Amino acid sequence: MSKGKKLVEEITSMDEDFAQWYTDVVKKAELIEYSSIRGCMIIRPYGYAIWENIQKQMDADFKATGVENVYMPMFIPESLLQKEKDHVEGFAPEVAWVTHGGNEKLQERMCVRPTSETLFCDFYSNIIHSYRDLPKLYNQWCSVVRWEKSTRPFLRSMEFLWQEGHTAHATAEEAEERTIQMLDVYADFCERVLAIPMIKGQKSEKEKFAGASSTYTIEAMMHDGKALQSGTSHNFGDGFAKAFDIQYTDKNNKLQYVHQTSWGVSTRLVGAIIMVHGDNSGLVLPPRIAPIQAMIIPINQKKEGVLDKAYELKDRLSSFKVKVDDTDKSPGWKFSEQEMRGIPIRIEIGPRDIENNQAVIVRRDTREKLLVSMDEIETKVSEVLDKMQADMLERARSHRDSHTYIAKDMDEFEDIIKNKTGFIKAMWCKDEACEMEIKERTGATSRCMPFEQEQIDDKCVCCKKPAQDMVYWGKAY
RNA sequence: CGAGGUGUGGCUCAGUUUGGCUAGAGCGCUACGUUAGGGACGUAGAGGCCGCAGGUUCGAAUCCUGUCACCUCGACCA
Repeated sequence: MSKGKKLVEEITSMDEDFAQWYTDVVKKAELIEYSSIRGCMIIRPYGYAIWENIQKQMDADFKATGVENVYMPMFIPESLLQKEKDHVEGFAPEVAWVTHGGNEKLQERMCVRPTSETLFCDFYSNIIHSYRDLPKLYNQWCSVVRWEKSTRPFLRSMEFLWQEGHTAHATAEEAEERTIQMLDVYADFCERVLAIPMIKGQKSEKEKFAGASSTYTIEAMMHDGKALQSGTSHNFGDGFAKAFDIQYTDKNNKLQYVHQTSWGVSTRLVGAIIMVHGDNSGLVLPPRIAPIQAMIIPINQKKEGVLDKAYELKDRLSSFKVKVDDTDKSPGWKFSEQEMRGIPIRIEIGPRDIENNQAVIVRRDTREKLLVSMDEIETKVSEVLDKMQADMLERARSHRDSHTYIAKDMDEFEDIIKNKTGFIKAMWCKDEACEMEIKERTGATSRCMPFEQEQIDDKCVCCKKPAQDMVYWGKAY
């Protein structure tokens, strides 16, 4: 009986302390280890495998839209960073500077890239001459550095892994189309693969990216009701092109500026997976992203033939990512371990099963047990994984929807913030003063103006002047 | 970066208020044996310059100063 208790002691309950629960899961599932470098984490094999799966599948999505991968330098000379005014102002406070090469002081200091717009622009200004050179659809997978004040594994670290796509187009229309297209790629990926429903929308002027003419975002709700900006796509218009002089000759032999976009997602997505799907026993991974989809756990494995059966089963399931836990831990230990690491299903196989030509399949998310005949185990595993993937998305969606509220005035708004957790839908006049006031009074920020607008009211929730957009508000990570 | 909190074997902590024997416990780890359908048990063992650097003192895990890391809440961001 003390066994169940022990499990509870391992991970802090998420209802008791969500932040501590998150830290426990991240450590106990062996996703990361803290490093001796301030604000930087060591991504362990299991955590990195999740990122690799994201990379592999998302990279294919990018390439399907014509994107090619490149690699840019990790240093940016100060003069280059300075070229676009808003951009420097946004990033200067959080860049790391390299001032020396060996013992020699550098003529010009260089920062470690916090993002690579300036490098891509410099590059594009050299290689784009004609309308025939357009569009350029480049992406890079790399790490960037931002001198963050406070850090959390996957959610905010000083160095993080991401991808940044940078495109250049002949027209404003094309650039806008690409900006939205990539946002769709992200949202679709997150729903299909990560089982996380996203709200697509536009950021307010205040929240948009430094140097962008417009920023679009995908926002997800975590289990504690807080919002996580999970990916962004920016339309730069021709602002960077003018700052970096990226011009081409069009069909009429006229010089034109290009229109650019950039878009990125990061290892923060791993944090989203943890905080959307995890439970008090640990991580729960959607089957399509799990490095191990099924763990076969032999029962009484010392008994003649049991391990052989387990290995045999593994071979039969070779079309899935399957492992056998043949360590000499007790079965109970292995169950807990499999749950902690969020492995979607486990398959128990013991003497009793072997005798009856069956195995026990247990789903991680619902803990539902299924007695399955060996004759149909491949199809059953496949079915359970598909069902689990679909159910996880639906569960996340209904959690989000049931934690989304409507406010028509500030009393309602403040009441919701005080008594509930989640998103608030409210109308906005688009005046930054109201945005600031709401933040001041409630701590909630504008998450986005969703593409799917609803006419909740015709007056701004804050100032009562005519409303322009419905906005999702919430407390954010 | 502002306010608060915590740093003692791998983990969770006791000991710090009131300085004083060889720094403890549980879990984990290693070996052997017995076990096995929800974190098994026995026996034997290994493992700690008490976050780090200074200082006070005959004597510091304990007092003082500084510093670093982590956690919570703000400000900032993917």
